[in-house]
Amino acid sequence: MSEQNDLVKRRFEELEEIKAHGINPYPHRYDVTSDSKAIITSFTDPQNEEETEAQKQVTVSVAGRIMAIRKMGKATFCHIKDSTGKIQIYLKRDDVGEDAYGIFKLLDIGDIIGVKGFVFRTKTGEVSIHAHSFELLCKTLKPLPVVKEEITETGEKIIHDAFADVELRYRQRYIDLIVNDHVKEIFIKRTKIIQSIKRTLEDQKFFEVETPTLQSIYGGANAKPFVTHHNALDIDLYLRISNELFLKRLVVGGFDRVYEFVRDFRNEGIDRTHNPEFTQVEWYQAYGDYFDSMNLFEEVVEKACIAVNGKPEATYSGTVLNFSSPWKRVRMVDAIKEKTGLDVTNTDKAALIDFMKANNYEFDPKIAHSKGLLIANLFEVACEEDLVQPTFIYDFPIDTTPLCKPLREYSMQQLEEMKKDPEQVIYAERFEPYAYKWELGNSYTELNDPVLQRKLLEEQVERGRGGEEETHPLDEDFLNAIEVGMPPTTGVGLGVDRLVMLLTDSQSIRDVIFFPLMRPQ
RNA sequence: GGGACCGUAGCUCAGUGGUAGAGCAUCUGCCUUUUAAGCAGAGGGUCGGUGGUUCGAAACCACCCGGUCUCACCA
Repeated sequence: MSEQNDLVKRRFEELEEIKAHGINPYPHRYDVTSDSKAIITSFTDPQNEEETEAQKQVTVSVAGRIMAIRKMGKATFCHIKDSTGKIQIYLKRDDVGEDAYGIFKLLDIGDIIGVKGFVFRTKTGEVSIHAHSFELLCKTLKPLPVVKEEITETGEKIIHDAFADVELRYRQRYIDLIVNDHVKEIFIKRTKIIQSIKRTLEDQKFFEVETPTLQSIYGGANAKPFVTHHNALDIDLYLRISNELFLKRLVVGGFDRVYEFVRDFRNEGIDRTHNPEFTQVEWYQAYGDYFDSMNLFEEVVEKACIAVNGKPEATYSGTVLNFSSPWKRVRMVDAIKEKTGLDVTNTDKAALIDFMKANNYEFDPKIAHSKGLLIANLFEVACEEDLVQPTFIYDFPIDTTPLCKPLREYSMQQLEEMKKDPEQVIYAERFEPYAYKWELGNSYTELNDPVLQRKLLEEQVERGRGGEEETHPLDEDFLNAIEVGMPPTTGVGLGVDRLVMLLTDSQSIRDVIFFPLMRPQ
């Protein structure tokens, strides 16, 4: 049960005292007629006695949480906070009555009250409410961290004793939100970003859908899943690592433009940019290719940035990122050539490995069988760190994904010959958008050739049996859908949490997720 | 999983071997336009946990718990 320190004990005593006065400390409702922001922005100073008197006749009713109390004998100032901001309340014994004033003395920082009164400006210049009456709406039992704000003569706001313990902030986010204004701002921006993305997609006639979180076969990405169990069916199920294969089924079913915001779950490490559950938006557009997706991706992000920052620029860790379209577009092999000087298109695999070893570009020996994977690896270790301004990297080796179409420039015969030669790298119409060195998403001209699709997925399963981790089991029903026929299609996945981080200058993914995963205490 | 660092009052933090401190918050008194309100006084701690070293541990050592950063992992 709750620990009984002196502060809590005292509040229980106050609670009993309030009840003893016949007051319900937890009433059912309260009529709110205004809010702190509206009151402060709409206030105009009276020009004469008449106007002053007239203002006193107008009663407002507000409600909020007490954030500061300054008792001065028979009068008290306090600040209450509502969802729009803070406003000062001026409360005199002679106005509210001796009994009520006595009750007010039993209130604490954190308690929620309703106040009725008129608006005025104090001697020191703050627009405030002169209370006729107040009503206790919730007596609180736990003390709130005391955070004090000082406004300097230059108008700067200094926060004293900020509630800063990161662990406590994440574990008790409700307290974080109450006392740290900037935290609430970030989450308001998060929602605005999501709304903006939806608006951009809806304007382009994309249709919002919902697909399963619980899946009997996981796929669409390369990641370790969370496993759970369904009792009635007595089967193991997986929490989705991606919704890609289901959205494609819907395109097969005739939904030409679909999108879904989903929580994906990946059973992997936790760090500054990874949480086990995270949010992605994926959209699929029939009859388009990956260039269409680049265009739309730029538009989606630029508009989201404007929605929260008022301009297509965001400052992250002191670096100004310009999301104005068009973004830079660079082929992966060109990015490698520019950075390392190596033209991988006329380098054989052995020479590539030598080059990487000679230049200390690390790679996992398990990928050494594939020239394509080596190239993708070289790109990651050599080039990613330079991708600060928004950039599309495109044309990935096909070995990096089984779900993407090869480049259109290959003839069918050429492709057949290339497949036989391990020195030949087939490139696929895949791109990844980068900003501040992070992958912001992933996109393909989707593979809709059922024969090649089956072959690539079967190869992946084979590699899985060969010990390569994190490949997924063969999804026969998905292959069936592709055999039923999917129109030419392009699809995009966008990492919402990382985008929110970039647009709100947040240093950890935990700062943009209300309740990040923490080890239970 | 490796490495570095952190855990002291409700909150923010000082305290490096001699028995626990400050500011805010809380409580009492004064104060009817204050705003980090002020003035005077008071209470509040198993110093993350367990073991060890020592005459003596918040401090030193070991292990454990929780966290932060970082590396590894991560399409």
